[in-house]
Amino acid sequence: MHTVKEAAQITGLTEHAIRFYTDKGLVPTVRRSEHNVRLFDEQSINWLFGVRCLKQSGMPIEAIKTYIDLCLQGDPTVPERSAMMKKHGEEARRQLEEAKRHVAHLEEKMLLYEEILAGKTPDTTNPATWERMRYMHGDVFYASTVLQEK
Amino acid sequence: MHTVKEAAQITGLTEHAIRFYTDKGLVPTVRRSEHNVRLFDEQSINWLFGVRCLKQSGMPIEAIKTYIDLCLQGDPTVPERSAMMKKHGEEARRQLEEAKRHVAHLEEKMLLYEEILAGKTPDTTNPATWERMRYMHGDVFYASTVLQEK
DNA sequence: GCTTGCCTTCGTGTAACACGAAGGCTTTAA
DNA sequence: TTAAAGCCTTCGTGTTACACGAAGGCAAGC
Repeated sequence: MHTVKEAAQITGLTEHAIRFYTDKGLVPTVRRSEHNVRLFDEQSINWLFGVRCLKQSGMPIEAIKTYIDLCLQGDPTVPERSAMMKKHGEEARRQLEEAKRHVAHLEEKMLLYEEILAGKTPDTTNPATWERMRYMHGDVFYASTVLQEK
Repeated sequence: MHTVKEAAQITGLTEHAIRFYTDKGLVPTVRRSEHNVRLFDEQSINWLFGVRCLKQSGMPIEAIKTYIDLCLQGDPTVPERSAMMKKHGEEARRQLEEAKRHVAHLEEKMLLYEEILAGKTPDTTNPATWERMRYMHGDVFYASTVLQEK
């Protein structure tokens, strides 16, 4: 049995957030001690992980609440729950693809900066490089004397 | 030259967001027509893409503003800018890893639901499966008669 | 008996917009 | 020529998912 503090350490959520979630009914298995202290067993911890996953992958709290309420109703709601997870899974995959693109973009930018710091002048004779710099990393060279005009 | 509406279509941002960004100075190359209409050239569109990338990968607007102001100051700020992108790149990679885990988690959940809908009972004699269900997908089977006790 | 840790409610603040209203200027089409 | 469409502004309110602090209370350990 874990307290809020421990649950926070385990899940990486804040105590505030955990109280917030339990109060909203997102952790149906949480219990209280005789002195009103929230007690999380392993199952509750796992609900927390589930909520964290859904939330961090972009599902609004209200939708998470809806999903959890469906879970509590048992088998008859399986089709609906399945549909929800399928839909949200697609959304999460879209976000993952975006995230990959963002990381790639940032990595290119970092490489350019590293080269400049290393004293290298980017190879502007390579049209591909030139295009990339001009169109994707104009910020790196904005107001720059490293890359002379033309 | 593009209007706000066109810029919105090109970048996938809303007109509201674009006005918000330009007003905050996040698109330094944007100009106004003689009648005060925002005009975006290709470079401005690319600033927008850059801002979008930074924002969507979790950088707060204020930090983006700081970065852009450094860009405007030219070469002397290259080390600082480089450091910022390096740090934020790491953050973005962390988020990417998390996103991967979330997608994997959701995919497992979806598979379980699909199997239930297909009439399959999960193989609880396999301890690994059992553990996964019990500890990672308790929600799927909460209040379920599909998976009998024990 | 004091500190520590948990609880509660209250109230305010935050980010990054969303949305609508009101009012004003232009350009274009009927 | 007048009406509609598209851009602009400022104003004001609403939203989400908490963060943070304060005040007050109960319970356990030293």
